[in-house]
Amino acid sequence: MLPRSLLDTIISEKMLANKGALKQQKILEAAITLFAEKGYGNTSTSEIAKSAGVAEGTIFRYYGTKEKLLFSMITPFIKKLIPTAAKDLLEEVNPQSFETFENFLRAFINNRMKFVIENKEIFQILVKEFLYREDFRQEVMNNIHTDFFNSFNNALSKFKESGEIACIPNETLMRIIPTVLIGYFTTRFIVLRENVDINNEEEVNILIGFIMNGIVNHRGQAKQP
Amino acid sequence: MLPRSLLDTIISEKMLANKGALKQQKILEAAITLFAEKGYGNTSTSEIAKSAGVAEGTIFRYYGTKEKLLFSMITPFIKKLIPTAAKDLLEEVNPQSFETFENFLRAFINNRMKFVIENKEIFQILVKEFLYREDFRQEVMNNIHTDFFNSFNNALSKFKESGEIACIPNETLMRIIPTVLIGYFTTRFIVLRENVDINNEEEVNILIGFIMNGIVNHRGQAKQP
Amino acid sequence: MLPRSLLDTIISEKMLANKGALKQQKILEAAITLFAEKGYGNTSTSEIAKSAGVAEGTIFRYYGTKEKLLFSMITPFIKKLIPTAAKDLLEEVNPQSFETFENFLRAFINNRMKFVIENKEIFQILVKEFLYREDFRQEVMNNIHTDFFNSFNNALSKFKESGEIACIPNETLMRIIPTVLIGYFTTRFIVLRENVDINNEEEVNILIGFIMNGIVNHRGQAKQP
Amino acid sequence: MLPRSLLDTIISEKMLANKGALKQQKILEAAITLFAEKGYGNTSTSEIAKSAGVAEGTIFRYYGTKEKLLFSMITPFIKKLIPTAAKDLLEEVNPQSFETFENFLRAFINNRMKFVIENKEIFQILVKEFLYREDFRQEVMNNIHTDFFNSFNNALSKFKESGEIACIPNETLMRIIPTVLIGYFTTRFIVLRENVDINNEEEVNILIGFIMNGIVNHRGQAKQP
DNA sequence: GATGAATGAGGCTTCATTCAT
DNA sequence: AATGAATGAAGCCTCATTCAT
Repeated sequence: MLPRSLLDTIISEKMLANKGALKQQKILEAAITLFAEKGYGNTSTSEIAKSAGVAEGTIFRYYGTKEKLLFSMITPFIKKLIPTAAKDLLEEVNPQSFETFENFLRAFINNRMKFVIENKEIFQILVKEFLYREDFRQEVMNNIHTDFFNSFNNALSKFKESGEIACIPNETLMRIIPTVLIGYFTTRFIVLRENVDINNEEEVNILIGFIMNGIVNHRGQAKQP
Repeated sequence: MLPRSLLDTIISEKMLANKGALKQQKILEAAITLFAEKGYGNTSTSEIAKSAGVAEGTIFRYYGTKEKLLFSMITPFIKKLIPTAAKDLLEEVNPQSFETFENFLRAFINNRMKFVIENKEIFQILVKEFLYREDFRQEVMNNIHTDFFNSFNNALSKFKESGEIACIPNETLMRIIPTVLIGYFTTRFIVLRENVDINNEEEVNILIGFIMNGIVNHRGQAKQP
Repeated sequence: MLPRSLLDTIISEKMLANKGALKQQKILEAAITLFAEKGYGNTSTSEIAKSAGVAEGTIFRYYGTKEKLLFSMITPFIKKLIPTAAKDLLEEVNPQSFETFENFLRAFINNRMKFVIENKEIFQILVKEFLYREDFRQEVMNNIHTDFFNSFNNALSKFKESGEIACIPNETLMRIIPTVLIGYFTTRFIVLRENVDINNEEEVNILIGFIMNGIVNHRGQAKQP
Repeated sequence: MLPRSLLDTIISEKMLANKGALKQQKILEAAITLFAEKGYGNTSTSEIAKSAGVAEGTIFRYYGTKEKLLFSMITPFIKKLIPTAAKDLLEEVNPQSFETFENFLRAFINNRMKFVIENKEIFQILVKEFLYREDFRQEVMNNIHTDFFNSFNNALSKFKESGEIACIPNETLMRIIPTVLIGYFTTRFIVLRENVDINNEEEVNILIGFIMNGIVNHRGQAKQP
């Protein structure tokens, strides 16, 4: 089955009966595109309306406020991005089912990267606004401190015991690993604006190699001249 | 000599022996605080004026434009942050004078972190606007592609030959290391808004350890039960 | 067909079957009156809004810019004033169809004076801004250098050959005659602010007599005592 | 003796004692140049101050108001332009001393044109502001209705009796002749911005020829083919 | 007398939001 | 349900004028 964009989910959740909710979807699509391209603050509701092919008033009929329109795409995204991750950790990417942390990490990154690529525009919006909005940060934090945290924590402990991971406090790892991942995604998708195809395997391997081994040469000595 | 905040420099450069230009400093301070807190786009000039205790017109007397006010803090910051870094690489933190890349990296990070901590708010502003402004990205890029790039490049090559660093293409390293550093600074100072004192040694060591060795346990096997 | 003020035309062109765009007309009327009275630069958009009984924002909804509002009345006026004149020279006031230059001139003046009187206020605005705005001068020049110029030129040559007009270079005539006409219109409608009805026949005859014969007594000698 | 610009007069009248009044002159000169070039409304007092090499406050010390600065150049100009003309009519250009109206008119035009050329910039300012300012128009009117009017009136009557001038009501002549003259000066010096040297004789002759004889061929018939 | 820093009223413009249709 | 005309608060900026030095 084809990967279904979060967009469909956002819409369909709100309107099972789905009467004339086509406009609502058009608005959301237009808003996502414009917010991602120009930023929330630099996009006017009239632009959104024009781009969506609806009247400006219609936006407010459905979303009440420009800000609520923003939240209507960000909140589901955050919920899917993180707690789904927690779920995935237990279902799709269950660390128990991996023999090495590296494999687990690879599965996890691939899983999440797929989601981010599928919803690249919303990810852009989130990152841009994240720095400005305490409420976004709260939303993210609220969604983290649950199963996800514990799952990840457990995985770390397990692989530390197995000797694969160095004796670095979980707390530190939990800060460094996400930082690297988010920094990586942000650099690629937002700063460098790369056109991402799915042919990332190489890139992901480098990233994972770095997280696992750093940059030190663990194999031997200097090159022989 | 005591570390002097960039703020003093920005101001004092403009007004050697300038009698009453106290207001200019008040404006700059207020603007930095507000921009860092709420973002450039969400801060009005009337707010800045009120917060600085001056008339709104006074802002424009000194800075001409709200945008020039922004640049008056960002441009010196970028110039100090990066090309000084290039200079530092050759003078203060010359890689030739370090026996290991790790030591060089430690010196470099400590040097830059000090500067960022001293100008934490301007760093916040830069990061926030960076995602929105092509001109900022250009400004940063323009200040990078000189000695700094080559210096860093040479350092990497040297330590790869010495066998300390793994055979990862310089290009990749040049992307991953800054990403990790910037991600780290950003997470600490902006997302987590830590109240940083300079007593970071521990934190820096962990960060460097991670960059060098990743998270893998290179010493031995699993903990003995 | 009744003479229709340019105002109606400007408006109606923009809104055939336009339900409620009454406000647009109100704005235009208010702006014309105020610009004519106080000049473009001394009239604020808030004044216009108040005078038109609309919110200030409504002006910008329709005209985008204060300057576009000005052009929305001036440009059609210039186009109607001059190239229509060129057309009139060939159609309504075709010099070929007049036996004397005097008759042609009379027809021409009557035709143009009617138009100016009907749009007295816009004429005032144009004259006032003409001295300040290179773009207005260009606009006028651009509309002149076509058929009109040639038509007028041909008429002059023809009547010079017929012996009616003195051997004054066309170039000189083309400068003096418009100068006199514009000076005359300006003096009457702007400096003296006469309340002009259309009953000008006498005045026009004097003006034409002056242009044709100057002030010299060509008939005979001094009055006999 | 060289013709003395009105500027000197304006200044010297105000400060016979002339202490430090150099600045006042500098201000006036700068203001005249700038007002003529860009218009009163588009010239800021700070520009004037900079161009005059004085502090902005100094302008207000001497002239109290930007508007008073404007009047300080316009009022003397009007007084010199018109009532002096009345005086000149009786002294320098006394119509009694001319045998023909044409000669009188030539002397009058040359006399006034010299004055206007000498004070071209103030003339520009006057014309531009004239259309905007009821007070300017009043000032002009107030200075006309005295000796000047009567002098000119008498001259016209005299030459009408002598048979040189046609039987056109004085009132009409008094309107048409100034209109032509002002229109002519304005067109040359402001609209066309000609660089006027004193070699105008030809031009003045054409103008006078036109005023006297119009454009009709009074000598003979059509050109013989 | 002279300065120029400081002011604040007022100008143009944008845009989220409302509401009659 | 949908529209889009209308609003008016708020933003950035200019500039004549004041006043302490």
